[in-house]
Amino acid sequence: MDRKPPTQKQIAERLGLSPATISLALRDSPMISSETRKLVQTAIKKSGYVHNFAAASLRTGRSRIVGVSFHNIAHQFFAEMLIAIEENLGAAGISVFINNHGEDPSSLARFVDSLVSYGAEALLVSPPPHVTGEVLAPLRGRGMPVIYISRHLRGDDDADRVINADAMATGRAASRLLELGHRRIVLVGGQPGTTVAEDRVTGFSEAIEAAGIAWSDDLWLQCRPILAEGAKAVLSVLDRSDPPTGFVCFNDLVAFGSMNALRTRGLEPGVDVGVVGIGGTDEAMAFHPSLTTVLDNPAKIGRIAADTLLTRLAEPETPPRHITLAPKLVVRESCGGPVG
Amino acid sequence: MDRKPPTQKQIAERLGLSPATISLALRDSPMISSETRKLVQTAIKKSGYVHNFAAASLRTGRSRIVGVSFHNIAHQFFAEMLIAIEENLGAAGISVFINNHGEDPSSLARFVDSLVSYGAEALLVSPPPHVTGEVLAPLRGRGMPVIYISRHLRGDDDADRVINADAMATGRAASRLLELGHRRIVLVGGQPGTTVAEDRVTGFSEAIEAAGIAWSDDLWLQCRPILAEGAKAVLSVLDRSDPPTGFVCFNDLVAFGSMNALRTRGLEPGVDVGVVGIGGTDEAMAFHPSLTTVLDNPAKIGRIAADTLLTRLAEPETPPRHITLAPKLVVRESCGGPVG
DNA sequence: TTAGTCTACTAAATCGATTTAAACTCGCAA
DNA sequence: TTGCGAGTTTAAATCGATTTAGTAGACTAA
Repeated sequence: MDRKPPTQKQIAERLGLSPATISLALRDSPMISSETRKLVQTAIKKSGYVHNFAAASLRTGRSRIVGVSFHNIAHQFFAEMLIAIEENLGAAGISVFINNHGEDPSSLARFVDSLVSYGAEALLVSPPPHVTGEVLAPLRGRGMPVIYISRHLRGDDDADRVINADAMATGRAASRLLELGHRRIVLVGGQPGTTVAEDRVTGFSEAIEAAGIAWSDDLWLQCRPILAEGAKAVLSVLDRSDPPTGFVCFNDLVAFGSMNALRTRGLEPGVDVGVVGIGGTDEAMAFHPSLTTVLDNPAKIGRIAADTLLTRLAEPETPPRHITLAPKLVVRESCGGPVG
Repeated sequence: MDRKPPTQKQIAERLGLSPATISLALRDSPMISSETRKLVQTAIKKSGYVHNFAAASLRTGRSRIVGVSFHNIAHQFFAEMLIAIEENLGAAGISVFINNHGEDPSSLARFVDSLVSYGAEALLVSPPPHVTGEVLAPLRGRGMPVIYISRHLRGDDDADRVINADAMATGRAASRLLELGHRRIVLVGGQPGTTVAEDRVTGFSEAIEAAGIAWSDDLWLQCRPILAEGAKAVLSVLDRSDPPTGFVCFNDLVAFGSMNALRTRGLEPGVDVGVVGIGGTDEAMAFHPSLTTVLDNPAKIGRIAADTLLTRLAEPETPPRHITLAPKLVVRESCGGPVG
C-alpha cells in the first residue's frame, strides 16, 4: 500500500519549476526548451507519476473514452468485432466502455447517459430493433459522434457507418440454392426492426424473384437467431403441404439447429435438402455435414470501425463515411452440389 | 447541437440557493430539508443537468469505473461472464472498461495503467499465463481491489476469487470414461501457466491414478484450446502404438475438433471411442454425436463476481472471498454408454 | 433577557491538469 | 544606454462537484 502518486505540482516543486512547465513539457509543447523537456520527462519517469484523467478531462472536456454497445457479445460475430475495436483503440490510447444491451433500448439509454456523464468522445453501436434517433439524442446534442457498426438506423445518413452488404449475403446464399435446382426456399431466423434483418429479407426476396419465384411473407421464418429457435422454425415449416428444400439461415447457429431439425425428419442436409448459414465460425467447418456459409468479416469490420472513429475524432468535419463490406460465400457440403 | 448542460452552480443561481445545497440535495444528504430537496430535484430534472463524473471523481477519488480483462471474449465462456458482469454492475451504476489481453501480459499492463489513470475502483481479471503479481502492482499500490475470475494467481490469497472447481471438472470427466471401461485416456488441450490448466491436469491425473493407471506427461496433449488445434493433437496421438480410446477435452471446441479427427480415422465417438468436453455451449447439444460435457457456469460466475466486487467496494475490509463452483457433468452421446 | 441547542443552509477551499496572458532573460541593434 | 524581439517560463484563472467549518435563525430552557 504505497503512497498516492505525485502530482505535476509536486514534480514542479522538486525541480524548482512551475506546474505549467511540467504540463507543457509532458505534452511536448514547443514553448518549452528541449533541455527542460528532457529534464521533466526523466523526472516524471522515476517519480511514479500517473496522469490524472479526471483532472485533465475536467479542464479540457476530452476524456479519451468511447462506448461500444452491442446486443449480444456472446455471438461470435460481435465478440470478434469488439476484440478488434478494443485492440485498435487501445493502441491509440483510448479506453472502451462496454454495454451489452440485449435488444433492450432502455439498457442502451442508460449506457448513453453514463457516456454523457463521463464525457465520452463517441459511441460505436448496433442499435436494438425499432429504436429511433431519440435514444441517441443526448449524445448528438453534445456533438458526440455516433458510429453505426453492423446495424444502422435507416435515414440517419449523417453518421459514419461500417456494415456488411446484408442484402448481398442472403442474395448470394439464395442464388446458390436456386442454381442447385431448389425452387422452394426459405429464410430462417431474424426479426424485423433492424436494418440487418430487413436488408437480408430484401436480398433474399430479390434473388428468388429474379429466378421467377413469387415472394410471400411466409418464406421468412422469423425467430431469434439462436440454435434452438432455428430448429423449431424449421420443424414447423416441414409440416406445410409442400415443404421447402432450401434453407438460408440467419447465422451459423440457426443453420446448425436447422440441420438437426431436418435430420429428425430423415432429411439429410447436402443430399435431400440444402442449407446455407451466415458467419464462418470454426464450428461451421467442423460440423457434419460441413456448413456452406457466407463470411461476415467481424474482425475487419471492427478494425475499420475503430479507424473510422479515430479519423472522426481527429477531423470532426470529415463527411460521413458509409462503408459496406461485400460478403463472400464459402461452399462446403451442407448445400449439396460441388464443394469449394 | 444544443447548449452545454447546466452545472450545479447554474442551477443554484436559478433557485437562489448555493451550489453546496444542490450537491447535498442531489445526494440525499440529511442536512437538507425535504422541501428544498424536492425543489432541487425537480429543477434538476427539467434542466437537462447531467452529473459530471470527471469533476466528482477529481474531488472524491471515486470514479465508479471498474476494469474487466480476459484473454479472449470470443470464447463463449468469457463472453457470457462478461455479459453477466456488465449487467449486474451497470444496474449498480458502475461502468465497465474492457480489455481483451489475448494472453499478452503487456496488454494487461497497459490496461492496468489506464485504470490507474482513470482512478478505476477495481479490476476483474483472468490473468495471462506466467504472469506474476508484478503486473498488478500499480493497482495494489493504490489499494484498488483485484478480483480473480475463472483463473487466479497461485499464492495470492488476499484477493477475492470466483472460479470453477477445475480439478473436479476433469476428474469427473475422466472418471466417467474410466467407468465405461476406457483404460487409455488423455487430456486434450490447454497450456501450462494458468491455474485453470494446472488444476485440470491435477484433477485428471488424480482420477486416473485412483483407477490404478500411472500418470505420465504424454497423457496431456498440450495445445491452444481451439478447434483446429484439438484436431491436430488428437491426430498425432492416434499414431502411437497403443492409442487412447478416451478423450477429455479442454473445452467444447477442442472436443468438436477431436471428434472430427477421430472420424477421419474411422473411429466413431460414442461407439469406438469416448469424448467429453467442458463448456456446455448450444452447439454441444446439436453436434452429432451430441457432446457429453462439463457445464462451466459462466453466467453464474459473472454474477457472483459482480456481487463480490460490489461487496468489496462497499466494505473494503471484508476478508477475501474464495468462491469455487462445482461443475456438473451432462452425459450425452459422445462418451458412449447410457445417456442422461 | 441570555445562553444554549437545533435545523437548514452557505462560503470557501479543494481535487489536479490545462491554458492564457504576462513577465522575465538574453542578445543585439540603434 | 536604451529598446526591441525572440525565446522561455510562470502566475493565476479555470473546469464542476464535494466537503468542512461555520453562520443565521428559530426555538427552548433558565
